[in-house]
Amino acid sequence: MAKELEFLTKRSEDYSKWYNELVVKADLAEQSDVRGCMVIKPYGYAIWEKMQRILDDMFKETGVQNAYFPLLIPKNFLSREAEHVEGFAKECAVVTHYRLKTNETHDGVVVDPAAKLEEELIIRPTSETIIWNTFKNWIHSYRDLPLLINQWCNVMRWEMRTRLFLRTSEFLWQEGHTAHATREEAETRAQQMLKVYADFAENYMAVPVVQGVKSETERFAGALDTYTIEAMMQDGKALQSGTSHFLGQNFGKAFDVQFLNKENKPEFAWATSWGVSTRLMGALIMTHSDDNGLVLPPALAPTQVVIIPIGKPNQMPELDQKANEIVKNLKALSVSVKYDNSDNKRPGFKFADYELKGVPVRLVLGARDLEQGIIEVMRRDTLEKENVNIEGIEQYVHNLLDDIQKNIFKKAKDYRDAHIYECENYEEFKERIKDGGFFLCPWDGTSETEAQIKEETQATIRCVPFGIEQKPGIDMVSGKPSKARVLIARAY
RNA sequence: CGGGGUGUAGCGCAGUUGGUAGCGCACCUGGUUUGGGACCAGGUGGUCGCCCGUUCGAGUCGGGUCACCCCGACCA
Repeated sequence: MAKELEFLTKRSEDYSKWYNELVVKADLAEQSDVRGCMVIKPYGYAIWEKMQRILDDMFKETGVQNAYFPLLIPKNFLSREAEHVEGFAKECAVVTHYRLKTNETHDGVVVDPAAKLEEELIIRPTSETIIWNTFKNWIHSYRDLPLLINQWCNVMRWEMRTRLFLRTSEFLWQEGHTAHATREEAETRAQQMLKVYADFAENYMAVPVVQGVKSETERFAGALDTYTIEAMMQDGKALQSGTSHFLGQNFGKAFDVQFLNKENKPEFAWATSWGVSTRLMGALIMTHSDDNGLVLPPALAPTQVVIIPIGKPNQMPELDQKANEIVKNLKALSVSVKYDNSDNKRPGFKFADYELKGVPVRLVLGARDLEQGIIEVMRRDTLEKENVNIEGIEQYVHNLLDDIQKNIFKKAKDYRDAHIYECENYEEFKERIKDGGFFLCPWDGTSETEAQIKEETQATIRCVPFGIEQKPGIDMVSGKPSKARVLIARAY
């Protein structure tokens, strides 16, 4: 094995180092020279674009429209909602000047002190405030509601420690913001969008998720309820992969967004917001990858099939012709396929490289095989190879892609389910949490026990999960009665 | 902001008691190769993070400074 790729067998020793190197080696992204920021490379961006397109269609099916709001937020907007400002103040980048000038020695620039802004502008950490300030002008009557808006954009949060895709100072995301006439409608919408995220995660990313609601301390700043999808990475840690918030009338009141209802009485609008980010890329990588590199679900792979010819130069024209035929037929079945007949890389290099990049299916067309009418098919998820008749290979591959999509989801789900434990004894919990995994434990509902667990084990309450049997019990920390069991894990 | 560590070629690193900078990968040229990360030959590329000091002489010693990384606190 080539020296520079030895790291790929070291996953268990240092998962986070392995993750970082994989992201770079697979050509997804790299650290920027700018502090805490990330350069998303073409291959990584192609995957993100595919995610965007699918999510965007899913949003639109629920009536959501896209729009765009400014990057810069006047400082006073952020201070209108007390909890919101409390939550974000610590990590905001601030624009204080609007001009530079050349320095005295004329070999550089300095900030022009004369160009100080009267009111500083904040680079958006999230857009609730500027959007609700705009909604004030858009909403006058119950007939204007519901207002369902989404924007694809970047946001900036000045994080202390960053990690490619999982936490960067600037990240790309989508943030949906909706306004409703009633509490019920807003709550329903918040839950509806969580379902959309869960659907996307499981059916496209092949990442199984636990849906649930956050505890009070883990709630989004300014929300009454925060819903979440939690995925389990291969090291047993949790990754919050999407959130949807029911914001009550907090922003309606803070930005004075009132409408006249059917009885001609003024009411404050009810709000939701919901978002997923490039962090999903991290979830994708850490859920499926193996020691050979990335494993991509066919639904999101920019290239689903790669065809590699093997033959002497004089055999290439014949191989090219056959391969191009297969390419054409696969494209007719809406399969994205790449024929790599470049002669500056040897086949072995190509095999390893496309495996590293997670291409779901590899076809090897050899001169020897062509004579016998067969072709080698390798599936990335299991690395199994088999020889298949060239006749009808297109349909075979098409079916195989479906099979891979289902298989990697099942594999991830089996892994996760095997690492969800029920636990009612705190001493046992403290011991077992060290090895990762999700723990279902009774909780008395107080933030005191929550804080104690975090302090003593670095694990947090990820959510009160939906769809599990809830029964009364005894809190494992405090010994007080518990009404519901919660999901506890260490998290990214 | 605490506790560690690192700055030498695009990347990863070596550099002895101070003597004028090297290795692997990558890259370029030519040739031979091509069924699991090819080989041979030749070649390009560095004000050793920055500043000051000691010295005939500093990558190496001393002082300062900056940047980055890892472990915590904060977080999608």
